[in-house]
Amino acid sequence: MSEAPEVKTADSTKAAAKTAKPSRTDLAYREIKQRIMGNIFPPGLQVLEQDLAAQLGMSRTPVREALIRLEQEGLVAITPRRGMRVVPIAADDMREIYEVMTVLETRAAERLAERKPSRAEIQPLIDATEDMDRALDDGDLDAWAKADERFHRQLLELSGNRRLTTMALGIFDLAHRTRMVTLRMRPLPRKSSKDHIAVIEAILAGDSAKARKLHAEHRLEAMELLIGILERYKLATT
Amino acid sequence: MSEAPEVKTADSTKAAAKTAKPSRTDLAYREIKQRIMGNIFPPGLQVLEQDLAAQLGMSRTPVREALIRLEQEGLVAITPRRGMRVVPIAADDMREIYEVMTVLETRAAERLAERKPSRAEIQPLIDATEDMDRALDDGDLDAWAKADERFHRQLLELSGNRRLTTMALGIFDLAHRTRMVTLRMRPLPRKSSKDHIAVIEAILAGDSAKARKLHAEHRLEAMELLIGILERYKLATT
DNA sequence: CGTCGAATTAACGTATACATTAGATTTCCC
DNA sequence: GGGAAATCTAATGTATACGTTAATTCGACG
Repeated sequence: MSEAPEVKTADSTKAAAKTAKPSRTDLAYREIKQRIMGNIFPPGLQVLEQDLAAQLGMSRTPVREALIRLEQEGLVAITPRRGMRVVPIAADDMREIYEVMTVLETRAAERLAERKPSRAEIQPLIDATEDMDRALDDGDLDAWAKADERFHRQLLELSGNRRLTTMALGIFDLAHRTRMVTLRMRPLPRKSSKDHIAVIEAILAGDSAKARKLHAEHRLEAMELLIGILERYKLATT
Repeated sequence: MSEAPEVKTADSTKAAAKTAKPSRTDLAYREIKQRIMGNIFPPGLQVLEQDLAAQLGMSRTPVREALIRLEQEGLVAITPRRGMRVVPIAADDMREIYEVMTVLETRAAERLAERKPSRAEIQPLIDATEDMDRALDDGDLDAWAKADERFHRQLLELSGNRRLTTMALGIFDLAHRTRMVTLRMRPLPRKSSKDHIAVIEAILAGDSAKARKLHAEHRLEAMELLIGILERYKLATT
């Protein structure tokens, strides 16, 4: 039930404009996305544009524009007469999503290894991994999830290919809810940090083939675990 | 100069709704995209929302909504006071784009091989490849480009992962203009169809590792050729 | 009692209106 | 004549208005 309290969205677009006053469209985008990812708007929920506008204290226009963005990211579907609908993700969809995520992230790891980065450069990866262990020791699953996410996001950002990073982060967000929901239905993720360490070592060694292989396996395992839970508990719509 | 006369866009979204009357937003989206891909709106061109609306015979509202979609696809940038701008793509950007395209398409080939499809199933790939040869014999480069595109699109669609297909097609569109522009600046693409045949054979044999390797190499070569041209002719903005 | 159809309602798609504000222009001063 | 400030213009961002049309309700009929 309980989910990580704060949700960081990938925020691929200019919605993350620095200090310039954000437009209402941006505000709507961020707010709605946060509600979806934080499960305040659970999968399957339908909300009318007008209600949304009223809730956000603005007119329908910026709400619509935000919804178009969210629709393209795959988080909502706009259905003619019943407003936006938070898209439920079935096991099959999730498999597709994980597959794309895996292929992109794996390429990021490979690419990073090819670059033979300095230890300092990949320190964020090390930190995140250590935080994962610490969180597990503390029995704080939410903190673990956050640290794990941080590792994967950092890996992407270090890849050096912006387009790849943006796309992968977008997909990553789609899997967020499902990861959170299944977090407490799975055995303790002891192995994850070991996997991360192995990937980090391969990267440091500049062994791109190994980094690729290890990361692909890591993601594949995560996927199978997650899909297994979805199917077992028939969490058809997440 | 001359470009393939008809431009098929990936049309990832519901813009391609069957027979239902398309909304003005959809019409605007398609029309603008087509103009960009057909180079009627060349890279760097800026057009005001109002002008666009006037040109398309509709109000600004649907135009804006279409532009939001196009912005997210990476085809245009919306700049505060000067309307939409057709994004020019520098060599570095193109490298990133090709890399993502490669990784996604390669996974598609691998995936298809894993499925060990029947010959009938992959007949479209064979047909497209044969058309490429025929076009080359006829000296019809535009026809060649079309057949080549067909091969790559078909490959994605046969992959069986919709999400992957959609994303890859979206990226594919970004590279369209550049491919067309460089089409006549490069040596005759004799090797392409041979590469395709090799990939097809690996797929038929169910040798996914080989299919992956071959396809990755094929795309990598194409990228290097294309990037080379971009840099040599300083086609900074395409 | 159930089914089909007309009237009603309401949500959207689109157009229009309007305030805001970035750029451009002009004017004024040195 | 040159530069800076004030003014003006115009394009956007957002709100509002409105016609269309799908869903729903109600009623007539079988």
